[in-house]
Amino acid sequence: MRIFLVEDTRDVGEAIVEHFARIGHVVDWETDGEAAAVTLDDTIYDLIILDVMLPGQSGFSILHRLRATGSTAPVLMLTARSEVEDRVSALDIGADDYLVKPFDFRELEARARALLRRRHGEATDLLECGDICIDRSARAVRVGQREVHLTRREVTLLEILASRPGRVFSKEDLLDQVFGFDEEAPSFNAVELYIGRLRKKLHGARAEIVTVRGFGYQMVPHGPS
Amino acid sequence: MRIFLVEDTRDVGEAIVEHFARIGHVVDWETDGEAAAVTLDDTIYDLIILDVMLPGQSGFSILHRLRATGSTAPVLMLTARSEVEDRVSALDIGADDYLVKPFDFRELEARARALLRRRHGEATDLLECGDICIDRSARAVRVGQREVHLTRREVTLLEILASRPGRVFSKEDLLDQVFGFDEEAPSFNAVELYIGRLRKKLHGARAEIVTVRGFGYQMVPHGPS
DNA sequence: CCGGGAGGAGGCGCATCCTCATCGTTTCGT
DNA sequence: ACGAAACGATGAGGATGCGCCTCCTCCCGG
Repeated sequence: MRIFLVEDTRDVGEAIVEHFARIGHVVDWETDGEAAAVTLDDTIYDLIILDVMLPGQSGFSILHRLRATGSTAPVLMLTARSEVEDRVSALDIGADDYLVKPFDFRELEARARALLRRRHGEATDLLECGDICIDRSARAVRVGQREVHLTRREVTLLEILASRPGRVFSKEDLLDQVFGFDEEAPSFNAVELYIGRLRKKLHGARAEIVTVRGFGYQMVPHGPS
Repeated sequence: MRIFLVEDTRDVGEAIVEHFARIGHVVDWETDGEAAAVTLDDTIYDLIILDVMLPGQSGFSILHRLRATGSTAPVLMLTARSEVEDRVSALDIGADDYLVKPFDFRELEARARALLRRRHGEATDLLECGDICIDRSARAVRVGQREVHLTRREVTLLEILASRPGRVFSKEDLLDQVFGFDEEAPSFNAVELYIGRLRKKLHGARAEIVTVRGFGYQMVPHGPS
């Protein structure tokens, strides 16, 4: 992991660098606030450890600038002052944690671990078939770049078909999945109706709903032509 | 946001519940360690605040069990002991932060905010969508330069919607997040009502709440027009 | 005692759903 | 090869569920 340390006290800085190096991290160390801000403009780190009192620019100011540019990198502040107001404002500007000097090294290490561990990306659940793209969480469907408005049943049906392209679903399967079993299900004709609407709305896409006469329907993606 | 509090001291518990309720969060409060562990087995929270000293089961033990089941929910430990060893081991078991009693309420609130924020991958307390700007710590909302007065529930609802623009939230989702599960929740009608009020108050903003019939609501930012 | 927030009741209007009826198409039997 | 029957596509229109809005009540804090 890449760690960026901004700390003007020599002893403390050296100790931290050495400590993290020993457990396998890469630490870039900067002593000047101004220079640190510049480095942060174009380098991405997994963790930033920031002293508040600095020559050039305060830690608060660096943090502020960092967040203003949209960075979400975890930041751990080091502060000598222990007043509640300072600590609160550090957290509110966007620090993820802070530590009051003097601190125990084991504690710094533990907190750093907690922050590094916490990095996790968010999985998007997109379902794609040909150039049809279904965003399940937004209940939105796109064909290429074009947004297509689908109703609830339409999306549900498309979702089922697109989840297993090539697989043939009987009308009964589809009815069962779109409506519950218990419910008084509508006629097969309803399925045909929705298939029709979907075909119309998805016209021109690089995938289509193919009728398998006597069996049901299937999604078939294909190249442009 | 949904918060789970495990704390056996009556005064402290009541104070925390009330405090967070005032700023629009839902707090479920449990005094017994054993019971808390059971609740956590099948309920998901945005934040868990955990006292170390508890009847039934210690906070450490609850945390351990929680992490063993794969939960990544943010956990804030409350401890009377301030020895470094304890604090370090709390963090290593998987706590995200801790606070030593007695603590300042503003600090608890700030730390809780930081954890809740981080859970959603955001770095700042400012939440923006189109030209709507929500200051979570101040519970204030601006549209462009104009200050808009929103009630507690309104802010909470807007916060949820704006935190994931484009994502569709069902009325049930929204009810669950604004109120707890166990509480006697109001009807879906309430959600529609608040949506209506929000729309009125946010009129003219470069983002709007769109109805996705049959599914729920979503925030959609858009350019001026 | 008053003002504002919360939320229930119920009516209105429309998008969505589904049935019915009709028309086109494929697949057979002869 | 021809016609009939089964199957699927499509269009029209009625029913209704869903969402929105307008009162109105209750409750809490000042």
